[in-house]
Amino acid sequence: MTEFRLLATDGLARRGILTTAHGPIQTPAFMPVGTQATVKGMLPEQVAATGAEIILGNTYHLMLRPGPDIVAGLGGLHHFMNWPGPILTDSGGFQVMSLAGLRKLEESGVTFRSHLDGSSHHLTPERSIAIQHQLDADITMCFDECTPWPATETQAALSMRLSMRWARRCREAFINRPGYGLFGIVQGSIYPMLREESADSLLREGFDGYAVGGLAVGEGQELMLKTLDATVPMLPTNKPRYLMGVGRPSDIVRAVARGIDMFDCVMPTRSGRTGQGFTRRGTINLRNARHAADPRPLAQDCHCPACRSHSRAYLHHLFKAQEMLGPILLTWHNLTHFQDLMAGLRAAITEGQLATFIANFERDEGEGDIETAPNLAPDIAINLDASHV
RNA sequence: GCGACGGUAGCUCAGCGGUAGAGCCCUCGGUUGUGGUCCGAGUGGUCGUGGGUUCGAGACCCAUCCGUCGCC
Repeated sequence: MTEFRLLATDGLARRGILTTAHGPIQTPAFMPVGTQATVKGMLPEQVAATGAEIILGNTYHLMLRPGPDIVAGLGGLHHFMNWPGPILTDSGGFQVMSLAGLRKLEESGVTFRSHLDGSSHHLTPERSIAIQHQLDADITMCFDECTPWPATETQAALSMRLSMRWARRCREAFINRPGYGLFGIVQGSIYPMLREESADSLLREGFDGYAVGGLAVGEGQELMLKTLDATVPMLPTNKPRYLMGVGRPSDIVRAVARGIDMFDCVMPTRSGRTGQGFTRRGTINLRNARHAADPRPLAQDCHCPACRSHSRAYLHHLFKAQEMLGPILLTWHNLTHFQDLMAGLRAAITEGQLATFIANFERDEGEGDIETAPNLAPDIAINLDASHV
């Protein structure tokens, strides 16, 4: 059992605390993705310094390498990777979709052909839960099928009902311990009737939290938000709600306004590795030639090391030269940016100012990046140059 | 000096009689429970130079320049 306490609400948005065996999580929360027992390019203490309180691991990837026995033998995922805080593990359900070409789906479970060595691995609801126990996940996710997009209503219903049968098996296989929770996952694609049926089905079993899965898979933000509008009200108010795999800052802000408490997404980390930086005014591609001589920091008001100590020109150079410090610095910045956004959302909900916060957020994003250094006085420009030589 | 091989996009090269191509680079776009990926679009060439043969030459012939290697 994990414990969830609501501290404040503002409209449908909620401010809460989720307490786990390895510590509390302030919600709404963004969880950086650390698939292979690492948030790529970041030391655990650096991840924590960005404000993250919980990270993700992945059952499928850790099952293949290094294997659950090795992780368990080294004291679980927390000890293995030296992340003392809470960890949520994805069950492998996303890989049922993303690795569709490498697996066979049956009622009992899914047989994967390893992308590493071609070996065969049968993942069932029971085995996924057992592995997540071995990993010592604070939050275990039900093994499901992330329904691909697009899906007809018939396909979505078959997929969702399979996930619901699996959810029951996960519930039975999960060993209840204080501070450890099991989350169910609502499926049903974009069809409100199926989402309702799925939520009902999960509520009968009873979970420590409820995830909304199968979104942000190509349907677009408008359909995703419509689906949330139809789904979130069917979930209990006294348990956390987790929108899986989402998203961009604007997705997160709008989902928080609809009552979502938890998010995870590869966006800040993957984008950080490929040169896309997030700012209040939208994204900036640091590989673009226009940054080659720009002395300004990526974001003027950001407190991360990339913005405090380095110019856009330097970050641009690192990416063009394929130096590893580029992805490290930009991942650091992006994670900081996402965590700052979450802190802002939490404060706004507490103060009952979410509408104002969102209005400001959308105004800033609408302005876009400023193309050239804005009317710097010569002496200020020189100072900026000097600080980056 | 002689001989062989080579000179086609910024780079590495394919094309050897019929509308000049690929990969990389470069300029951009995409990436939503992560295979450090991957996908997509675009810029870019008087085919070393000068003649010739041919309806048509990057390709065949002659000359010439440059490069690499080998031999005197």
